Amino acid sequence: MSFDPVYKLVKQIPRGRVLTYGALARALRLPGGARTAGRAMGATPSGKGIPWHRVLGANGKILIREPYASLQKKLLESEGIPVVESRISLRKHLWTPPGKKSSSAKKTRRSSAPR
DNA sequence: CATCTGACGACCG
DNA sequence: GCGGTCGCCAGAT
Repeated sequence: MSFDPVYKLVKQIPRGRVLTYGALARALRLPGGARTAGRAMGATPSGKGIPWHRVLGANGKILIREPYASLQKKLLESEGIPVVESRISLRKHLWTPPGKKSSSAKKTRRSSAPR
């Protein structure tokens, strides 16, 4: 799969921290954006030690369906991340990936971006 | 070849 | 805060 950089980044997520599909897609410049990120996660090979459960939706919400949702929630709480109503405090646990190329990064931030 | 769907995100009312 | 719509890519039907 050509999602190696995705897995690599996910593996680098420190314990107690999470990342969103959008952030992941942007950090890696994935064509298609968040969708591709989600696709990559879906293709994530299990048993590779990839903390896929640390990847959530844009609002820190668990988008996947059962039974993975329950599993993810369980794993997150296991790492010290409190999950409330299938969501977590992005504000406190959102992790910023390293090497985030800021080429032509404008401050035209969207209003929905977590501050 | 046309359409729908999917581990998504952002905007609009 | 919530629901609906559009955009984006790839694979499935």
